[in-house]
Amino acid sequence: MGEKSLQKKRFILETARKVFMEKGYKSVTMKDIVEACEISRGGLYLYFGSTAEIFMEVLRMETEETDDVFSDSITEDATVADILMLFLKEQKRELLRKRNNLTVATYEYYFGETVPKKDNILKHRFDAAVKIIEKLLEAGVENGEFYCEDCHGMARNIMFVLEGLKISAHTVGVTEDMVDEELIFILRELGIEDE
Amino acid sequence: MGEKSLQKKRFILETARKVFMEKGYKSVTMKDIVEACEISRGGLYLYFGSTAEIFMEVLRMETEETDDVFSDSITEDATVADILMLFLKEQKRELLRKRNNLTVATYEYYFGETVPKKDNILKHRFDAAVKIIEKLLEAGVENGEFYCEDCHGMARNIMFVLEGLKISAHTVGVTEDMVDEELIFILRELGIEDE
Amino acid sequence: MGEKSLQKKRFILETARKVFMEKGYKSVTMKDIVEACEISRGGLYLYFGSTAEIFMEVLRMETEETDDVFSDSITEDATVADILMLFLKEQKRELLRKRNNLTVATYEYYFGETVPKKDNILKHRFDAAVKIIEKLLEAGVENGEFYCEDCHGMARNIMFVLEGLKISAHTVGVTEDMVDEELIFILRELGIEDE
Amino acid sequence: MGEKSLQKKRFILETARKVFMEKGYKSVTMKDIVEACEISRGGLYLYFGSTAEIFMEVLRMETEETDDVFSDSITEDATVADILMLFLKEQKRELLRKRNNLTVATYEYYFGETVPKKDNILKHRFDAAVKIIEKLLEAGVENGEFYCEDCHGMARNIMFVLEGLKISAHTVGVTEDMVDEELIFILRELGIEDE
DNA sequence: CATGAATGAGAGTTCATTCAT
DNA sequence: GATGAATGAACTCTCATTCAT
Repeated sequence: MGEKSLQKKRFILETARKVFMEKGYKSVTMKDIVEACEISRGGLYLYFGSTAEIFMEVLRMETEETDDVFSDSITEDATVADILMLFLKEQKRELLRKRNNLTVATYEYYFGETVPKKDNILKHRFDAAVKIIEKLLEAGVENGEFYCEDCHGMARNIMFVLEGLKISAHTVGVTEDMVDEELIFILRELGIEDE
Repeated sequence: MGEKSLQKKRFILETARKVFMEKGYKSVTMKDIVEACEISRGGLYLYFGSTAEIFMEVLRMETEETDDVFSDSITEDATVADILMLFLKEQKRELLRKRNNLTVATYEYYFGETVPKKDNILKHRFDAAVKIIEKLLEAGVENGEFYCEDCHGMARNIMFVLEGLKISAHTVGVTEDMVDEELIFILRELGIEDE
Repeated sequence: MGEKSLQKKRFILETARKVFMEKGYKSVTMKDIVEACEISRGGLYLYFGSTAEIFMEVLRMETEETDDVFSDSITEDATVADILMLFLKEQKRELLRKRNNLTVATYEYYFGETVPKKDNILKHRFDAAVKIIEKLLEAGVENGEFYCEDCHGMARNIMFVLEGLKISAHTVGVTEDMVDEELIFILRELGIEDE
Repeated sequence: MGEKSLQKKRFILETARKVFMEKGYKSVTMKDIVEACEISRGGLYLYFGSTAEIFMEVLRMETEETDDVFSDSITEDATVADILMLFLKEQKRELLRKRNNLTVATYEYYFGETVPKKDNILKHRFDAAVKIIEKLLEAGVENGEFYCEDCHGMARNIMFVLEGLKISAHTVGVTEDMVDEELIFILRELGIEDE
């Protein structure tokens, strides 16, 4: 595949991403993507064979970018608590953004496909996040910023709460206040009183 | 609609329930339900106009039954910690049951429909569960079984963790060990050491 | 068929008539009539086997009633011109009444069915009307109220114009002014200047 | 849509036209047209979304062609009476042609749809015809071929009579004799004795 | 007589996928 | 590579008609 083809592939993925954000995963048809991309029906099939294939690639793209953002915030010069707060605020922002959000599509995708554990990007993301938070907590405990008996347990707990908030945001609905209360609860357990 | 019709309606709902457990919500067609029920195409439309309508009713049925189970366990003669453990074990059992489980269908349904808050059965369930756990925690604190500063916050935290585990079970996958670790973490925060 | 059945039959016909006025002939289903009558599906089939059958009967009823109205106006004590004017005014009223009008249904019915000439109620009505007008014109000519060389031709001409206006009312639309102009044209040919 | 598509579109319209002539408008389904065209179900939807859309286009085609015929006969070298006779004979031919005739379909279409006056092709046709006849009559009066006091009224009268004959042809039925009698009556009013 | 549940045929419509150009 | 016309399968939904009660 030439340079030009690669460019087109990327264009399709970026356009499809918007479609998935708009309509979730299951409702999106090849036709939707063809129309959004303004290419021919046959043209799309030259690059991708199904919406599943497209979505998988979109998710891969997404993950690469997100990872970058993650490391960015960590390499910054700040106290451990600051970094944790930054991370939680970013999560909150994501949570409350109803549109422009691949959450629903991602869930719908994983509901349907039985993805082998190895290739499960979501799993990788989750585990990576737990690890980072754990490191953060340990660092915080070390320099006396936090109190935390079982940092690994706490890190996982935080991630599951965030996961719970994320899904709730798209089912029962969550307000900013609800998210704040939850985050404050977590921080208090770490011995941090929110500003 | 006579007695006989009511029976048939219930039969359809029960059959549809199995279909939703098998295939989720979005992929289920009226045809699927017709075939599962072994009735005629038009016959189904006599009772329900769409899969959305059917699913809503299935969920209502489900909720009524669940509520009963809930109250049953509470009226039993047991220590507060016992009841809490019972509840968490039930949740764990549900979590790990991949099949025979309406979770995925329910999520898929709520992703698509914008249900008014008042009619949001999921919301009712969640809020009810939080309230019950809160009461339980307060009772436990009162008689010295638990330690817990902010019972309301803790109750909500527990529910979000469970919600997070539930969705994770259908995306990244959770093992029994993972659930156990999480529950133990929670109990330890309440000052209970698991057996 | 007992007295009670006859009453029910008449009730169905009267209700069906309203339905036909509302929706024309072709779009009306047995279901529509069943629902309008608020009787059972099977019940309707005890009396009528199809919408065609029902419509035919409705038309028969209609014709009997109309005939009565016709003779009424003629037995009245009035000048010939008065009677003609009365007839034309009645026709105009009918023409402009968009709702409460079986015209469309009747046309639709006759378009589809190939009714044997003998049973063609519409044909009977038309011929009867021509004859009456002809008689009227002859009477008018006799006593010097009109001028008219070929009364039979004129009578037919009037009826075709009315027929043309009637169909136009439901296709291109006619205003009251248009009808008036047309009627005045006819009357002028008869040597009558409208008031 | 390329040249080839245009050709296919025309092919569909011409085929559909035959179907409409055969079965009227209301009874024609997309399936009927698909089968007549011997194309696939989805193929038809590529070009038209409903029978209404197809019929409208058929009517447009029809109108363009008819207009041409009209002007042709007028630009010919003939006396005014000749042209009028030609027009009436053409109308008569149309009237008596039971098959190969869009009349019924057109009426059925206009019964159902509420076409805005501006777009009402039938209205345009009618008004155009009235105007042409009027001009013809005026020309005939000018050179002494006819007698006619109110040319506009007479033109409209002629058109309504033709309209009346047309609808009657499909309801009560008209024979050639009946049409002839009617036309002779009209001509006699213009002071023309038919051959 | 009357009911209304049940059936199944049939119309509408949308898409994934192919293929000649 | 790219196009977009074409196909056919699959789904939704509505009714005429029957039949056990």
